[in-house]
Amino acid sequence: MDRGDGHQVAQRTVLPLEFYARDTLIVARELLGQRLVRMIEGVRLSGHIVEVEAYQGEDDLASHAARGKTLRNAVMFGPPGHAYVYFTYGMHYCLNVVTEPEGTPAAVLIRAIAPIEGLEMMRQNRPGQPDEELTNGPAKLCQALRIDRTCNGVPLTEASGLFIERDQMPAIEQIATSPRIGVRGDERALTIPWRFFIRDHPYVSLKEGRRRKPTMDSW
DNA sequence: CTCTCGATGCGCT
DNA sequence: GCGCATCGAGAGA
Repeated sequence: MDRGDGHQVAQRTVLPLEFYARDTLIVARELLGQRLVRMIEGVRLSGHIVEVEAYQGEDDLASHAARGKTLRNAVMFGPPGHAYVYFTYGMHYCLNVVTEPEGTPAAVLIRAIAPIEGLEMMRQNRPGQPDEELTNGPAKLCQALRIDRTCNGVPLTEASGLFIERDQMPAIEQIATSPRIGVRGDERALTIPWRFFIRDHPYVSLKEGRRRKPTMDSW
């Protein structure tokens, strides 16, 4: 078994749904280094999670749940450990994992992974892209792993073909934070450091030291 | 390398 | 209509 990284011998564990039923910021941090797995036609596509963002709370104006429950964001209000996949900009999908107890709308956006297994199929899913561009963004990784609207609402279990395995947690000093990318809202939404990523990792969506558009100084 | 801008579907005001 | 938790092509430096 495990022809992936070749190193791990011990059996891997799928994160149980209870893992997600906790404070969103804790879950977000602890997801770094874990292995996102997608089964396609019997093939394992996977990668280490290297960048996430937390969307939590009633007063988080950057959250899709900020203005109450709708058909689109209903999954965020549902049970933890399920996938919230939304469609945006007319062509892109993004993957979230729902956190907190049912009824509390919160989720963690998976923004980037570093490929481990299934590189060949990922390249087919994103033709013309160099390996470094396969999964270094929320919509890119969805394309590479063939995550679309059919995944919305599914539980993160082996049975669904979309789940997360316990893998390696990065050292604390390897974890960096910043404001979230591309969000709108009030001052708080724009500045609160709810983006977590692995420092200096080549698959993080924005290079460190580089700044974003008209945003403000923060990290 | 950096920045700007258009693509393109759909949920919401 | 408007605007979006984005991406990539193209232009310029």
